[in-house]
Amino acid sequence: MSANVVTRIAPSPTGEMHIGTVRTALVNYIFAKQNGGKYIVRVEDTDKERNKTEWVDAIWRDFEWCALTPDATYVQSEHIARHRELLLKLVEENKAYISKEAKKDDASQTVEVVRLRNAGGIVTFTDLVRGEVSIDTTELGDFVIARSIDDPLYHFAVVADDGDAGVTHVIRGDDHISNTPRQILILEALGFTRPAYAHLPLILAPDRSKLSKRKHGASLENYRAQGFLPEAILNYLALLGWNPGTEKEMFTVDELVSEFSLERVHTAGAVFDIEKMKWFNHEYIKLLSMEEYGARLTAFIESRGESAPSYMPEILTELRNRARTFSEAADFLLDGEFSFMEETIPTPAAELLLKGAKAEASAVKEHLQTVADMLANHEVFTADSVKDAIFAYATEKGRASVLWPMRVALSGKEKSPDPFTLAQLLGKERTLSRIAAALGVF
RNA sequence: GGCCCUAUCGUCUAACGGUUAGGACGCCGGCUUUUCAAGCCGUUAAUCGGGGUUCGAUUCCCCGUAGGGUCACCA
Repeated sequence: MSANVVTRIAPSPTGEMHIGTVRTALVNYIFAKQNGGKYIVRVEDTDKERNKTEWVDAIWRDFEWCALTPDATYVQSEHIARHRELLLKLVEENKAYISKEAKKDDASQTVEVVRLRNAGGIVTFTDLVRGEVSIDTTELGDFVIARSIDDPLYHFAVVADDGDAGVTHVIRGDDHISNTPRQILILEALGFTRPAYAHLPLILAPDRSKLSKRKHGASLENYRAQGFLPEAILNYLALLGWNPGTEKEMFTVDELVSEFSLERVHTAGAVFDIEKMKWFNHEYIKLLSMEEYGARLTAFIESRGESAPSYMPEILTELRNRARTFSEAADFLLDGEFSFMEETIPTPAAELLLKGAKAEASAVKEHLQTVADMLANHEVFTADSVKDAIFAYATEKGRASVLWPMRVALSGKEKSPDPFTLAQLLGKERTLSRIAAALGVF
């Protein structure tokens, strides 16, 4: 493959970034890197009505967040003079013409739109993922390419900018496949070299319709807010419509650069499954060091305008095991799942202490007393050492009848980590005082 | 509706025309420190239908069916 490959992703700044845009960007990025080429981010802001500068900023921020760093960036509206020049050239060459007609949404006004002369006929192009595609352009007629000589429409701007930027590979979503012939028509009129095309299968909602930001919350921002790691998102996205042909599923972007191939990309759409993305996220979270995990979780919680409880560092391992996303972790923390870490807890009711113990109150009381006695002489409070101290006794008396009340006494809760972990987390003093308090309810 | 595209477990997917149709997520079940989670182990589960071609079709062809995309003075 030639070394002058140029790819691009061209989002429009009309709202949060669609997850499908991220996938397309990823593939463009990978393809450029594979060929030692250049990957461009171009903001398509020709629709003055819908664009907002805040969304332009969001585009830069989003790509930075997921480390899809462009080799070049620009904003399409900066090219307006060039677009005008090219439009004029087409008109001069009689390949396009200015047409005075009634405004489409307001028949009382007339406008001068620019239409491309289209002879019609079949346009055939080779798609890197689906092979040869032929589409009849006859019924397109002389389609509009600009609202006015100063106001180009999407199709024209795309072709002009791709041509000027030397884009060699147009990799985009399947929904553009029927746009391709008309862009080829414009491109030929302009005399640009035709790029290679690759149309990626769409990402679908569970009902197999096009995944939508509004209906399905399918924006990158939304997944970030749910506490997904960019590595996990990218890895999951790469596997939608592509697989390596092996059973490998975990891929860094660098690994994708060496293993991804457009030839293995599917033609059928793929349903987006957030459960599987959560699984990926958990895998990536488990790869983080505890320091890194703690730092990122703290940042996440603060980004929500809340603050992490002081005991968070002590329960990081538990949190990391339990929560697949930062959002889940934050919920555990903030909803009191780990409230047993507070300095004091309400003494659990006798009913709860007995609930899972499958034993009489008198027996439970005796077991708690014995555990307290054993632990009173125990110095090293790690989960393992506490287990060693108690386990033989628990096994002898019935684990449920010893371990359940112990766990409830320490946590005050029906659900919690196991009693040995609790003892370690709480330390000797609090462990003993909580057992003593529980003993008091009988 | 026209044009285009697609069709393997619920989902993502594997399978030179010959496999007990494989894996992953989820579900369900079991195990562990008889709670919850995590972890480990295991089970369930699929070639849309009908015709061809072939000794043999998930795989090739045709027709249905179903789904999707697109038909802007949006991008």
